[in-house]
Amino acid sequence: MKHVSIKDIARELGIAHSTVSRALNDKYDISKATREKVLKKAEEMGYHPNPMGKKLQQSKSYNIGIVIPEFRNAFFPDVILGIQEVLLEKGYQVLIMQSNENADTELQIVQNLYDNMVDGIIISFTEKTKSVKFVNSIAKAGFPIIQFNRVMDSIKTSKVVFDDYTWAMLCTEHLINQGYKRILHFASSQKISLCKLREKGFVDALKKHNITLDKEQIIESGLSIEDGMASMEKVLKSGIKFDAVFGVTDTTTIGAMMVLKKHQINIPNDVGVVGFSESRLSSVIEPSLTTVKQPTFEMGQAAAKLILQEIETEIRVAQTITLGGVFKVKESSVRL
Amino acid sequence: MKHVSIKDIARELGIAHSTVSRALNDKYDISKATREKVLKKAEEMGYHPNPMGKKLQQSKSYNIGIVIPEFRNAFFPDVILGIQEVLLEKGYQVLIMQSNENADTELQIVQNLYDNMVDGIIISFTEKTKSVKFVNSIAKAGFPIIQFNRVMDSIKTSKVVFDDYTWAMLCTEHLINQGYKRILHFASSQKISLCKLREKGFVDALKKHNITLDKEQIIESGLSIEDGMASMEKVLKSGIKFDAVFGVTDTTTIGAMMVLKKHQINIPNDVGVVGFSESRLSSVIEPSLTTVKQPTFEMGQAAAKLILQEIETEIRVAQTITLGGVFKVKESSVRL
DNA sequence: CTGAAAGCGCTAACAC
DNA sequence: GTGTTAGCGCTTTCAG
Repeated sequence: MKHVSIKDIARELGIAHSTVSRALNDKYDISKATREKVLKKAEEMGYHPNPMGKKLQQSKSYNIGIVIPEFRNAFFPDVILGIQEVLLEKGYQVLIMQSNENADTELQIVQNLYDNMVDGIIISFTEKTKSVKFVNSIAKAGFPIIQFNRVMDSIKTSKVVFDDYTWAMLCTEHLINQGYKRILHFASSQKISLCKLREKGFVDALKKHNITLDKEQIIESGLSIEDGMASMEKVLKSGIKFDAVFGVTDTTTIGAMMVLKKHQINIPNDVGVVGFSESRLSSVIEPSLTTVKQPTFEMGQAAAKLILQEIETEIRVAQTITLGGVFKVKESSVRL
Repeated sequence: MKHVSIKDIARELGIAHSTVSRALNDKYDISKATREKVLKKAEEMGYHPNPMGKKLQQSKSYNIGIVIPEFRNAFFPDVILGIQEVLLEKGYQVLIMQSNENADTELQIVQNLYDNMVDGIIISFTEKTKSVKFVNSIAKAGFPIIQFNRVMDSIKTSKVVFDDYTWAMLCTEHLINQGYKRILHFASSQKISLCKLREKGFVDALKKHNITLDKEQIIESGLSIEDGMASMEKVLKSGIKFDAVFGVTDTTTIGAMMVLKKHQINIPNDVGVVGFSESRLSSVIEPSLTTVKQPTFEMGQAAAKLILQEIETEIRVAQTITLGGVFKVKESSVRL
């Protein structure tokens, strides 16, 4: 039941194990004849390389850590699919860790991955992440880190992001064009550039159309359904006037919708709603939610390619790849 | 920028590296004095053990493979959370692979994990998995495999499952008690025992209440929203009479609901609906869906504990752990 | 073109 | 209680 090793093949063939190694790796310094012989024998004996040997020797783990805040929404799983598609192909394995939107857990995970000698880390930060000292220090030391989606401007690494500003503007303008007059924005942490950019897109869209904006129109909410619900309850209680909502993300927005529906406020006639970052919920909820579909899979692929590049070269250029999406007009934002 | 090794500490301290190893691992054959000295020095030098060394030495990867069909629904991610909670604690890392409901991919993944020398595999099978020869052979050879959720009776390993039969019966009886007369069951592959058991629960509940069952009441569907939609369209076209639906899983059921709604059929007044395996969609859809909440996290914990037990001992007993859930009555099954 | 030997970082068996 | 030595499986000089 023992795994057959390179030495077993060598013994069997009466040659040196280094020769076997060369043959298996198809190095130049090998005759066609012996190579064939070795390959055949390896096949015959059911040889499978023991990755641990190679890893130790090269002090490279062929493991990439992925750190995400959650994976209950389809967004991150979809990105991971893209990451894996690229990385598995190249012989890397992927360690998926989730911080559960907890900054301490996140730090712990990153340290743990680093200590376990992953070859690089692909990360999307928590809503609440504050200190990025550790990540910053290893990144500065040249350790391959790629940020995606929820990125930190204060960390200088390559990033893959969505063009949040432009598309948030588009969302807002869509509501304006549909005749909605007073639009609220359900925002989230300004630490995350994605949130900041979507808010800026919202603000600038209003500005562009010469619509005045009161402070109270921007609601500090969060990223979960529950956050959206709580915020909308507060808004209704406070008596703020509005006839449309643009939410920072689908979940927040759906939470808000659920509360509106509970209060018998008609969507889209009384209040128009637009979300961001298409989730499956957006087509199940009624009315279906106008939103922006992000290229999740492509985002993953891009991040994976970036990290491969960093691992395989010494180059650290901190480039940012910005992706666009698809605007999906559904029922929630078009008056009947 | 080199990582400090056990030898570096030894050199620094003028002792043997094996002594350092002993100290670090807190073995008995070590004096308190040297141990402290080593620990202090290690701390000081910023020593972090290189896992690769240990792994090679013990020819153990401390990696566990998890194979799941998909992770776009929250179900599997939740299970994984439970698995990780147990395994990370014990120093194992987890390789999450998804087969995308594709049997070939699944086989490839399992082989790849096996070749990469994971210490064990926790698996939930595809809807379409047919040949399980490979899994069967390694399991028989003593390689640690735990099946969960979608398990195969033909493979003799330990399993963690939900008590599908009992709870499916409960779901069906709930509909009967609500006065629904002709209940359809949207079923899926009989290869997966979970589907078979839910169907059996449905059948036996009717039997128990002396309700006749026509073949046409059991609809061969699938596990996705799209499957549910397609099947319901077919049902409506065929003119089969019914006033209730019990779906094998929430997604299938929600697909069916969406089609019913499209055809202006009122839920729950015209047709009562019950799903299975609570998803977040079930509370977002309108009317909210009566369903069974499964203990996903606990399922993961249980599977992880089982595999640890197999890895750390030579015992292979093929036990089955069966978990219960919570019945969630919502709007879809209670006439107004 | 091939073999011998060293070494990656660690643990463990065996001396002393 | 500590040091010496060997070896896990592999790649990579360095000779020849």
